[in-house]
Amino acid sequence: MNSFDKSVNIFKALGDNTRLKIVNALIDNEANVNTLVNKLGMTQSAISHQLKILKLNGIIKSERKGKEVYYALDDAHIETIVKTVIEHTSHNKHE
Amino acid sequence: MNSFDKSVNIFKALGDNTRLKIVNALIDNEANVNTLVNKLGMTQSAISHQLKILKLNGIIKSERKGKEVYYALDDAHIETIVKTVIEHTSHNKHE
DNA sequence: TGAACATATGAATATGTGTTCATATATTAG
DNA sequence: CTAATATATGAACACATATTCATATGTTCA
Repeated sequence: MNSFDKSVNIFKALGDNTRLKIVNALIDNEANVNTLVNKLGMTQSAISHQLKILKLNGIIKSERKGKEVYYALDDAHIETIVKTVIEHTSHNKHE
Repeated sequence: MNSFDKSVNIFKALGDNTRLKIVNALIDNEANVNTLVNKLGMTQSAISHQLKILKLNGIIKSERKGKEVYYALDDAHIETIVKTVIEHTSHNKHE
């Protein structure tokens, strides 16, 4: 997969309410699945499915610690990207 | 709409092959619809529909010049965002 | 005004996708 | 090994969405 197609997939992965919330939550700290379930108030299944998509696209990584699996951003670049966009939308004239 | 929701929409808007190609083409120069149609090799209708989505999300702006309508990036921030992601995917270990 | 050109748009369709439900897998404690 | 806990996953369904087709709107020029 070339760089352009990977970029489309990254944007696509971040372009979902649930997934961007997950990524946003992981900017501050790593977290296990149950923590994310409680923080987002969604079912465990829904969160797991979305975590998988984020991981497949190289946005997050996972590490098992005993019974729990902890997720974290895969790369500091992701934080830059997300923060750039959120900053962009913060002081914006548009709508 | 709050900053977070706007961010989701920006990612969603950029997370499509056709739309990211359009945005990519507009990084270098503004362009009218027909130029984009030829450059992307898609129907005029398809391009127009996607241009509308990009515009609604504040990613591009338009200006009519005679019979033609020229599109350009709405904001330099967009270029930064897209370039950051493309750069991220360029030198990446993932997959 | 009418023809030609450029762009926009609504409806329809096909495909993609997020969530739920049920269940499987993995790990630890007893 | 068994029960309990944590997470993953496949199937199904409902909903979103990208493209096509037909047609409308807008602009210029004769």
